[in-house]
Amino acid sequence: MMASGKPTINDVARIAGVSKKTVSRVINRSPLLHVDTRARVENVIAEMGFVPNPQARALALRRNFLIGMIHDNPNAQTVLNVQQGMLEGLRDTEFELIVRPVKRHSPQMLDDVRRFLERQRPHGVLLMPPIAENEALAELCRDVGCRYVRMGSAALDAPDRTVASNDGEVVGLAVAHLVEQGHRRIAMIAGPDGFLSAAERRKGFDAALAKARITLPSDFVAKGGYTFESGIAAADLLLDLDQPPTAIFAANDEMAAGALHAARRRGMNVPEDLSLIGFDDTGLAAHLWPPLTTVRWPGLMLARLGVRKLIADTFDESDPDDDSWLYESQLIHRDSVAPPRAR
Amino acid sequence: MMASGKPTINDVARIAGVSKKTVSRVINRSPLLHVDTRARVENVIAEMGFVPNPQARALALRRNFLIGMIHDNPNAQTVLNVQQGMLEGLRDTEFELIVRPVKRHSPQMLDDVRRFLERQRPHGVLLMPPIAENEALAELCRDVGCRYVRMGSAALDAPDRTVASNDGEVVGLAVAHLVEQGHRRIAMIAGPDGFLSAAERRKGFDAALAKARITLPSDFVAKGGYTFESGIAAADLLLDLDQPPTAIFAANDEMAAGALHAARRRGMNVPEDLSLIGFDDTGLAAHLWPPLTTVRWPGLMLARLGVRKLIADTFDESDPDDDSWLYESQLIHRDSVAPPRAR
DNA sequence: TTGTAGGCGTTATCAC
DNA sequence: GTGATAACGCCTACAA
Repeated sequence: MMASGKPTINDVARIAGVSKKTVSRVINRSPLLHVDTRARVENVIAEMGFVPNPQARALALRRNFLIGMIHDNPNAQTVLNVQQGMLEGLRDTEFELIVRPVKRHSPQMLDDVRRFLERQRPHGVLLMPPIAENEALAELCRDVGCRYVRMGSAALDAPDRTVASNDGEVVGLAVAHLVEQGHRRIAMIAGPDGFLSAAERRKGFDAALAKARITLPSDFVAKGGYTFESGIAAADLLLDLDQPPTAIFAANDEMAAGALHAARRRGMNVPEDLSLIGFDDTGLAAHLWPPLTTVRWPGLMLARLGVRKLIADTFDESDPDDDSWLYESQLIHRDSVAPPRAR
Repeated sequence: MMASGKPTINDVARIAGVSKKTVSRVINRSPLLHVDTRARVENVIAEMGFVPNPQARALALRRNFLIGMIHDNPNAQTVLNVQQGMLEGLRDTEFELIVRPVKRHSPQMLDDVRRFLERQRPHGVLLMPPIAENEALAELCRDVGCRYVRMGSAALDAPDRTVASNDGEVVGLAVAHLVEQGHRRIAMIAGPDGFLSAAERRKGFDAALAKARITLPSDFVAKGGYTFESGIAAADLLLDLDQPPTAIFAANDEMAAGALHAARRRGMNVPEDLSLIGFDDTGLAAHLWPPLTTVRWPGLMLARLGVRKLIADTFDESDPDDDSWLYESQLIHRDSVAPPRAR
């Protein structure tokens, strides 16, 4: 009767003179349908402005039209960047974004996520780094039958469940840039243990030094925790060395900002007294003084690709990008790198 | 039979030896229920690990267990801050957070939101500034029968639909701080027209100067667009004056960062040559050099309070904070303010 | 205080 | 190809 409220599938069926099921078939693009019937029903749908009720579909299908974002990333800019990419990928679809932060170290983390997945039954979830590296979490998703895609700094899973960047290679480019500028004493502020991104960036760093035939004492790599404060501490360590570095590569921008802070605090100028390269390019980098040369992590593009994979089965034609999973990070040149001061 | 899958309300009813409706009453905390019955049913629920299916409830109640965040705020840090506050307010409830960015200037913005609200039927939405100031949007929410709370820099609506900060007053404190340090030539980089936050901060600035009996030429207020770049431009304008200011208050941190950038570019040191105060304290401020003295906007607290208001009716006891709607911004002292250089 | 019948709007089953 | 009929799991009448 639709006297009040939106038209339902029943209204459409009645007016089009067909059964509910036929309307349902039109909505769901069933292939076995007479073209005329389809056209007629589609007309009625358009005329009435009928929109299927997501709640009813969710109940019947036992699956919601929601895409979840599961993350434990401490960097706000990174998180929002990914979120924006997801929203772009979801634009003009029937899907909505639902955000679910988790506590990486909580013993109930897996239980929390399981409850979330079983209750909300999202259509799929995107796992952000670093929690994406958690095998148990991926297994849980498979277990409850929830689609997932993992984001990482290298492939973590099957291609249709992976989107990744090539961190190692690009760090190589960054180091090569420093070498070209004449730096030999190049230090690194590494990320924390147990993070794939940290390991990949470290590997790229080591490989690049080896390629440039540079051998440095082991204390030229200081470990940080991906935080501003840990960047200060690590940089202090490095700059206190008898033979301090002339350039520092930090495994993320927060730590690079910390290094900048540490340098200024002891009266050093960047890039005159110390060159600096960060990683992420999450907004902070461009707003520091001097603007930070850094590697741009393609989180937005990765996220967009990731959600497209998650909802690929709802499209008629498969996306040409379906089997690709890699986006290149790239070196962004700003003003924190210069040749080392002649001594 | 629940052989597979989770137990349903039917299973609980059968095992507890009551009707579905009685179980439903227990779930929904109906007051007219025998204590014994309730206890018995609650035991069975606990034993079976029964959790009501949100999709079914959504269909029956015509309302989802989702809290929406509607925003068009350009500042990533601010957005994430609010998001975190919302998640804290939602923690351990049955509600989930759903994110909905909108395009402020798009002519279809209202249609987009209407479609979103009518389709997803969220339990309620939090409107972030600046879109929260849009009267048509609030009216739309009322129209489709969706709860909402507006965040602002001053009260925008009825108390149960408002959470706000006292920007004006705190800006007064910030200016007073500069005056105490001996500054007389105090400029402002104001926010863009049409933003309540910009207007409030500007009012606070003017009032504070008046109170200190300081009269300044009108070009001591430069208008910015809340962006880093606009901060640079505005600061350049101010610093090019014949009698440039010795201190600048910027209506947000992004513009303050831009001002810092502009100052450094012309070889000025902060705070020695120029004192600087920002507004927001969204992470950027503490990581700049020098760490920025700024006003902390209590977005996280406001958001937390906001969602509690949205879901207040699902609790037994009303929150004691129910009728409060104000959180105080506060001045955070860091290192970007010093007495003016003697001339 | 509790139970029965029916509905929320969609999809699945299985005939025709 | 198409259409009755029964789920999906919960809630709101209304009755008892």
